[in-house]
Amino acid sequence: MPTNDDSRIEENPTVGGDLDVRKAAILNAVVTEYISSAQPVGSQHVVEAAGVSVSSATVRSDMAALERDGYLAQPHTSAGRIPTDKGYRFFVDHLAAPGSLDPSGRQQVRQFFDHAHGEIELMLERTSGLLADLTDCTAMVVGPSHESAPIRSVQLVGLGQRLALLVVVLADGAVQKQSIEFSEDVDEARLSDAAARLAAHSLGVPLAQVGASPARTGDTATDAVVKAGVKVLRSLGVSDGADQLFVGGSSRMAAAFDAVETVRSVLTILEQQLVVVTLLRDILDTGLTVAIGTEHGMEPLASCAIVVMPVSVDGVEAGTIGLLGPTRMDYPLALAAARVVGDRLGQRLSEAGR
Amino acid sequence: MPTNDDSRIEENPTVGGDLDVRKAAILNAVVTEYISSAQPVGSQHVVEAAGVSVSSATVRSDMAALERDGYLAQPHTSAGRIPTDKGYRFFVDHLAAPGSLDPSGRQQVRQFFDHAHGEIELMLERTSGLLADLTDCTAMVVGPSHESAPIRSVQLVGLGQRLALLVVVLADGAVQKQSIEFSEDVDEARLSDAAARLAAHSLGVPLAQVGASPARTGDTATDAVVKAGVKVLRSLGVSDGADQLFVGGSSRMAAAFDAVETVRSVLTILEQQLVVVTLLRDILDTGLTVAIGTEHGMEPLASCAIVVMPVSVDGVEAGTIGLLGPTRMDYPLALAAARVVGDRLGQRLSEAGR
DNA sequence: GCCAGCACTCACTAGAGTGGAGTGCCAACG
DNA sequence: CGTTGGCACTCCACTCTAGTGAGTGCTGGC
Repeated sequence: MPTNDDSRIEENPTVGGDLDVRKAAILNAVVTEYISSAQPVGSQHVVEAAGVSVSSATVRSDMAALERDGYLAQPHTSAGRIPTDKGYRFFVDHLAAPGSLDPSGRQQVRQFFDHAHGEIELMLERTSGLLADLTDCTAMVVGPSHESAPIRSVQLVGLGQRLALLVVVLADGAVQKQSIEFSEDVDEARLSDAAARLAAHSLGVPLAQVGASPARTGDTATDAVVKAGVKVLRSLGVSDGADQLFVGGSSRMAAAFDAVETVRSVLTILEQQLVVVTLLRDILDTGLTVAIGTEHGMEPLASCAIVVMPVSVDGVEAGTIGLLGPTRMDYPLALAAARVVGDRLGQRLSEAGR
Repeated sequence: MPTNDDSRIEENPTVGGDLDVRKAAILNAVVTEYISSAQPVGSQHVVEAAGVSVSSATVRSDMAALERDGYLAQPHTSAGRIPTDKGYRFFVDHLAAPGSLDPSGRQQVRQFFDHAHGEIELMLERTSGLLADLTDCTAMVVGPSHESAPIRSVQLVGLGQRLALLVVVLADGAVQKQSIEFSEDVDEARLSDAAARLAAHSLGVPLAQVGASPARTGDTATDAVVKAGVKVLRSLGVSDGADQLFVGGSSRMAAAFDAVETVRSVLTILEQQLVVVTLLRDILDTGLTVAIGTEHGMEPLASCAIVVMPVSVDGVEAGTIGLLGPTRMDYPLALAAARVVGDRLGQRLSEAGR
């Protein structure tokens, strides 16, 4: 009796090592159907929709098994099934066809990046709008961290007799600024002298690594200015971390849920920049691309799923794209959009930083 | 028979020239009650709540009159009355006691502005959060326009061989930047030479008034850089207008309405910066402080009211504060909060610009 | 292992009945 | 004449009662 791989696969073929092909197909049908209809899916619908050529009774017994194993759930007896988080998880891991943008979407992306130029923050902001349009989800774009970008220019611009603006340009094109108030008047000459010394002290070094003690000049007043400048530079290096978040299409959350309370709590989360940035980072750190339901430990987002995509510039991870939608979001579309936009954004940023 | 003013007032005293005192008191009671309960108000409640010492039957007949005159409306026969937009309008114009922040709110404002420092955008962003916290409304803060602020500094920082960043500092502390790509390599010396010429050409002049044709240098390559710089400067002057909008507490809109569709449409509006900024400007231009319901012609906001407050810096109007809530928002509180925060913000900005 | 058939469950809807908050009207009163 | 107590009426909100239908689980036969 020949025991080659083929025969063994035919004997008991599985998908993802867990479900036999029919169960997988049924799960697929339920998830797909539920994503598009938002209604519990009954066995009859599965028979009609999927490529399953068995009777509804058989589907029912399989669905019962899928429920036992935690892939499906019933809102109440005698209702259809809806996927559980585990069901969605299996779907994105093993079933979802690698989606792609429709031509009009691709067109939109192309146009967008052809016309993108100028200020980076503005571009990121608009990117979040683009993503929201493409996917009908709320989009989050985290700007590149400037942690490692060396300082290219330091300037002190006098705004008043005791007030100056410290302007720092980093190699990646980011500009940081902070006003400094001095305890006594400082004239232009002293400002530019101090700026030059600040530059000598910090040029070519990332903000976070600016040394605490600059060389003395001998002139007490100038030293004071330089000292204040260094202090501000170092403070910029610390606060810098997680600031740049752009959220687009938050109104889509209102369209996704019909419980106004859910909408409120999700919006509340979205207002907290730090929370969102940390959340996206955490998800990426656990090695996920999609976090479904409670997989991230954030209760108010229990009925949401998040798709994350790192944006890499010249091979280095430099930003993050996130898509937030209900757990019954269109995963293939969201993944495709995030990938395409992420890639193009990375290219764009790399051109700008060259 | 003596006919002095007193007697005439006693004969037919009115409020705002339109309603006799009792009707005004009843309207006041209905509005106040409805604002706090969100339920239609019946005649019995009015008798209990207001300082009206007449029977409910009398109140009823007055309410019927108020309805005839368009101040009140009935969701259906045999329900209590709710204020119409006209009713709210009369309330804010003639009835609302000039509200004030509670001590804890005042404390919050004081603390906030004592600790505010540094980057102006960050401060405005946080101000919107503060306002939202104080009023439970969605807050909009429009940053000062930089139209008239003269240029204090122009700098070109090289980021790559053909890429530079133009950084402009204005007298009010605003920083504008834009990357410029050259068609051929430009070395550092040429960049700083061009920057110096750009500065000579534009320093002390607002962005919008930068001349089109800088003086030639003789060096073609430098001229090209200067020309590109001037072009960018002038483009910054144009696009500059309406960019700086900060929206805080948009989740409060979800708490204010129970129809998810309303929430969605309001959020959609809030996502359009230009629309919001124009809206606030329009309201101010028509001389209003409060726009109720359809008074601004913006349909999706028909069930909202907007409180606007100009922020003036040294007597010049420099920004705008807006509060968005349901028409049954707490007007006295919103007005008080907007006024207090607007004043403090103005002071703060004026210190920074001195 | 698959499937037709059957009994059962349960959300959803419609209709009837009820309680209560609120109104409008009216006749009487100071 | 304005005010008031009384009264009939309205209509929402709630409950209760079927009735309906989509969907299930089970069973016995192929």
